[in-house]
Amino acid sequence: MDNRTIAQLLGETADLLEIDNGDSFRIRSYRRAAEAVESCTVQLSEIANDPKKLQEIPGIGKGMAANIRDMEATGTLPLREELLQRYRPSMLELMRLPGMGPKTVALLWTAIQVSSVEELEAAIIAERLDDLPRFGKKQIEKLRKGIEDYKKNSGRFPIDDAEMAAEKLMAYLRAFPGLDVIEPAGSLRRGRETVGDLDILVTGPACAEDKVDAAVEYTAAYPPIAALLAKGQNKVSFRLRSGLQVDVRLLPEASYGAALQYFSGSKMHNVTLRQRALKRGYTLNEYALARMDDGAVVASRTEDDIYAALGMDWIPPEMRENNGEIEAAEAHRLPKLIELKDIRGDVHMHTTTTDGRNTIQEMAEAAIARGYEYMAITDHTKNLAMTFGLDDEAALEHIKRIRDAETEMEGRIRIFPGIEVDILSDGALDLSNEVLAQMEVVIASVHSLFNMPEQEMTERVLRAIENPYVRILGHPTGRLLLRREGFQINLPAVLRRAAELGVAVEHNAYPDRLDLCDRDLRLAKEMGCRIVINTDSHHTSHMEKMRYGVQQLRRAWLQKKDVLNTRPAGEFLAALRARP
DNA sequence: GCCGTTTTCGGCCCGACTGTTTTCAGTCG
Repeated sequence: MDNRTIAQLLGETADLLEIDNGDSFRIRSYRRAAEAVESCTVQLSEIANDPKKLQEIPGIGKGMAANIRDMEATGTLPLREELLQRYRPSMLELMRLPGMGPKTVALLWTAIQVSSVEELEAAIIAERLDDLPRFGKKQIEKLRKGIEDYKKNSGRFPIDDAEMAAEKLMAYLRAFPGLDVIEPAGSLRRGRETVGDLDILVTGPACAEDKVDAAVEYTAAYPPIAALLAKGQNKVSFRLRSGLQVDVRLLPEASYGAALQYFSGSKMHNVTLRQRALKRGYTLNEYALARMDDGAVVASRTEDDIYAALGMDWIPPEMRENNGEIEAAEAHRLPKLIELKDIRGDVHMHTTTTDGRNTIQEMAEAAIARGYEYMAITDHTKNLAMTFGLDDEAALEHIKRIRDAETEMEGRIRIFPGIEVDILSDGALDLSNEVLAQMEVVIASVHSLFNMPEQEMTERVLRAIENPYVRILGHPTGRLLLRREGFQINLPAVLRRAAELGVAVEHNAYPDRLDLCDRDLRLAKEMGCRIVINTDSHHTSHMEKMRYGVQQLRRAWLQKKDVLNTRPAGEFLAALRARP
């Protein structure tokens, strides 16, 4: 059983306990355990029978260790099964509706035996809700709309979509006089690869208590709003036509730092931080860090002030997941995370020779504009026929074009000849070793492998990286291909072998999909893999997206030294060639 | 159910918004 499934079962048990009106602290424990498991890089299935190891994970105690063992052994959890005798699995889905929490789900079940979204919809139409306590006209209408929305869209949005929506909204807000600081908080600021909803923080003179109403009205009048969800003194919530939910908070200037800290999250980071505050005799909220006894404000202007008052270094938003960053910040031992400016080259690019949209020269100019010292042109091979991929002969001609282009650049940038070679369905590569030997950067990619059982897929990839000319494993999770059914790979096994062979794994910051999530990257680092970050650019504008990929590296606590293409050109090539 | 310079018991984060319950419970982040 994989960690994700274990986390899901624990989370569902927490939901069921809530419906059952269980002990709130016990519920919290289950949630905390679910989150701990979700972000854990160790495969729990491997240590399920080692309670001592399990209990080393924060949030996992004696009881949870036993639960995890049971889940591995039986595929489920005794407590969950017991609760499902009394309740229905469909209630978990019902809880996903906006405004629908455990109390309401329990009420619907005991009063009128409604346990699913479908049944609720039918009950609304049949007007069976009207006599229930707390169900007025507005509440019922809200549920009806909630069901409609739920059917249309559920799930999270890729970070670049969310950011585009955020930028449009922020431009609108900037036009209102007196809104000086407008910034995204929440998971967008933390750089999660997907964003559930958008948190926009606004402050300035127009947010003063006696003036804020006008700014609130202006925000609520944002034209793309599809549905206004809430409008209060300092918060406007709405849903955009795309389905993305947005919360705009208008807050007093004096508490800007406290608000930014508070709304950046993550939730678990904040909970732990507030516990730390309490121990020191402080209370922390979105307005200030204040003394418990007399309420005197200790810090509120900047995030720096707040962390410092709690005896910590400022923590980069990407790290705020309650994964040990608080302890590290207290010990003044936070790692210095990699930054965008550390990246010296992008070594995965396509050109008009295959399916790119720009020439080698245009890509080179764009790379120079980004401050890169080197790049590699890595067009496709013939197996990808629709991309006009290269065969042996064409690949050799392309090398010459790349060399010529480098000469044309007159030393302004190094351009390495490379190739993104396809792994064929039997695990062989579709270019001869004689030609591969002439390439500086050989990326073996999984384009053609899909609709294959996990075991087989994994074997093909393992065979491909045994080829001594392969330097980089491209698209290691095949996420670009997830739209196709059935791309499943045993990532730990592949990463382990890549580390042994000295084959680097590539993290692509591709415009609409990031190849490796933070957890994958942590796993790669722990296994000793060498990591390269690229953009797989088919167009000069794609290179702009590198920062999303860097954010994932930061979320995985990676430093400059952990990523190969932070090194100067010569060192980078030497490192790529080196085999352990 | 977890956790411990409050360590094996007794705690466990905080406030805003909504709807409808004239004083607050439920939900959300």
